Amino acid sequence: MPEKFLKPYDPSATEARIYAQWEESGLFNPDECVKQEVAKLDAPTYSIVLPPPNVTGRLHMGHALMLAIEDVFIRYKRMRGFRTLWVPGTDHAAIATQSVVEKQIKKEENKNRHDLGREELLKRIGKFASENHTTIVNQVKTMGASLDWSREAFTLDETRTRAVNKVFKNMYDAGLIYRGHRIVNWDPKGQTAISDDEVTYEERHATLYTFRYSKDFPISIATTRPETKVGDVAVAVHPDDTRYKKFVGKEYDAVFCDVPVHIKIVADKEVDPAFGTGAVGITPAHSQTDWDIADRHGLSHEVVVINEYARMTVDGRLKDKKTTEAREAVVEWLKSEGLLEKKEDTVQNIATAERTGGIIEPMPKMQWFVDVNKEVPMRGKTLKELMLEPVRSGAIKIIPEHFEKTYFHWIENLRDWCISRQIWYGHRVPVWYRGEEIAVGIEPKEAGWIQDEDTLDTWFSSGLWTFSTLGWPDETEDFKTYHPTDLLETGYDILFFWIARMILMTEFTLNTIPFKTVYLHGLVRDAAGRKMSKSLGNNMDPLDVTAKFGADAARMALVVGNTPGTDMRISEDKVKGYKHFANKLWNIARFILENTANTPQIHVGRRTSNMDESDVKILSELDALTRDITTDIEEFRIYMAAEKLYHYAWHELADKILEESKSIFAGADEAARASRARTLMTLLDRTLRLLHPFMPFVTEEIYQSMPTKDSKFLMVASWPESK
RNA sequence: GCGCUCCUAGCUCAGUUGGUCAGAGCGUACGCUUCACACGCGUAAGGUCGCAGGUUCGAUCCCUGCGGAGCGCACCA
Repeated sequence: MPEKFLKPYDPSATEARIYAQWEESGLFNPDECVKQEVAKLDAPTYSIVLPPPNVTGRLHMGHALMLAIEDVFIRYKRMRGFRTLWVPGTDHAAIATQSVVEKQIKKEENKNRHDLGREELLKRIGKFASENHTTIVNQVKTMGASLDWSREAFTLDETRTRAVNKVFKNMYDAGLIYRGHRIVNWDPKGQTAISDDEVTYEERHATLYTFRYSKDFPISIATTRPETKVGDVAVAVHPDDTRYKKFVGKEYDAVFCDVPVHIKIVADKEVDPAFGTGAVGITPAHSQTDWDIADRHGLSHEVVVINEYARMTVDGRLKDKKTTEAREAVVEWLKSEGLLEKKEDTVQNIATAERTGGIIEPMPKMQWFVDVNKEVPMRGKTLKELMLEPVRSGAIKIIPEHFEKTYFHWIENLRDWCISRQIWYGHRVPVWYRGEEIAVGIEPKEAGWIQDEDTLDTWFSSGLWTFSTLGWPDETEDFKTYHPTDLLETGYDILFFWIARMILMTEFTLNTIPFKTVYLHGLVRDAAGRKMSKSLGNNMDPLDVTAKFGADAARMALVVGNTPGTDMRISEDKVKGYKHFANKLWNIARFILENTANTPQIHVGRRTSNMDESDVKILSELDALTRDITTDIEEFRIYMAAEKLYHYAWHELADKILEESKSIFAGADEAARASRARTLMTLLDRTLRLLHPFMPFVTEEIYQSMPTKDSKFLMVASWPESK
């Protein structure tokens, strides 16, 4: 028996060494598997693209969970002989990354992006991104993830940029991308427009003020934002509201807080007669709802009263004031004029930018949009419908299934997607202008063309990820072989951001699905059930956890009992438990190797007629377990497969079978001894194979000392077939 | 407002198409220097499966209502 078994299992001494051996073997690459004849040239394929971690920082436990789950499926399929490809990559994460670097520069040098200029800022961000990339890759490797590093991609690299420009052009030519002056979610802090999905709502207390524009104005209105009323063009009431019916259609002039306003009374069914006074002041330029109402009644959108820095643009006492200051000033003015009628506390949802925390200021801007309601040429369907269809038909299966309803619900409420951003880090909008001329997709060779200043929403490039990583737009072998991918595994929190966009982009571009199954994992929370965050200081660094307990332990702790779509809690205690389990396996191996060392000619798994009755039973139970585990993995119940294996190894194999073997080995019955020795060797060999996808390191390390070893690495050994 | 999920042992959670499913891990208590392992071994305590109805021969699992927790869209101006 090898000497290493005389000491307790030491993951830190083992894992890095084994990963290096795997990497060196080249067997993470399916082409190499074929070359080395561990996979057949015509074997079926299995592919996953890694959801690219953002280069904003280091990995967190959520990433560790993602890596653990995906590696389970990848290793399982690889052992089953599939040509298995797992493509690594990272995401430039435009806004997220730029805002982190900008904050850092502001803090350290007290400079903003304009002080540095576009070129210098991009240089700084590039450096930051590349440093994080190095850290991330190391963290990923530490987790044991068997990714094919020879195919690594970056959302902002040359190939991916070509894909972005090509898709942009195709969508533009199809009339699905348009440039329009529309109301957008403007983030004054990040100085950019953002999409509806990047807005998060926070509940805050506010004051609802009831007042009139002037003494002669016939109707009182209520609002939490009096300062916007200088931009009003109408008052809307419900068509059936008898209180106001007689005013509908009339127009009034007033001077509101030094600003002349012209107000028309309109009737609109969107107005809730029960709220406030039942009359709404309409500010088309600074509210999406008001913009829509204005559209319906032919009112102007042009009265803009707030600028990009959330300051007032009107003349008079409000000029240049921040909106919050202007609010107070308006209230003061209302009081002094005797126009304020009521002041009450209310709770409202305030829109904030998820990346910068800035309070969203809706305002009209010229931006690029993807039209989700326009028919796609040659398809006879809108992008919305193309997103719905594959999920509805079952071509794409979402696990857990109930997220399909959430997905449908989101699509129903979907508006056009604002894809241009006024930040510098990211894919520059591939549009060039020369006077009235416009060129899309490729930069014209002649002089005088100027490229659009804006960049694209980071999710535009992520949406192409399943095929851009495989070399598209080139007709590569990889693309032909591995697309559509088999599994997309990610957190449910980016179902809309990412999964929906991938379906949209792939359906439009390739007329096919990006993946067959979506496996959604939940959030990883701390032991108290709180979200892990920097501000709470309850972050767990996967590197610390693996250093302390080993990657195998971390993986098991993350996988066992973690049902898809459900948040989980993790604590060091849980991880510690699986470190003990790795050691338990080590000792099981030691016992078996020790007790079978002198048994000649072990034919693993081969049943002979002189096999002991008890061994026949044990082996048939092992077959049942093998079937069970295989089915569980095939049906995506890896949380259960992992738990069953843990239970089997510890409480069946160790507690019962090994214990009862002691007396057999101490006995005089030589046939029984030989029979049991063969059986134990079979059990160990089989257990290692079944556990390998979950705990790759310790199983590989033991396998390397197994007399039953029939492959260079357990990683490419065959998955046990049950009889 | 529309929609989704959850409420099972002290804690965290399983329970895969209704019938040995009342479970696991951790924790707790007591006892073990047993020659694979103290990163261990053995034994034990314990829950009317949120509440109330219904369907069924039979429900933790299906239906309805109620209560509590969380989440996603939309949004009240």
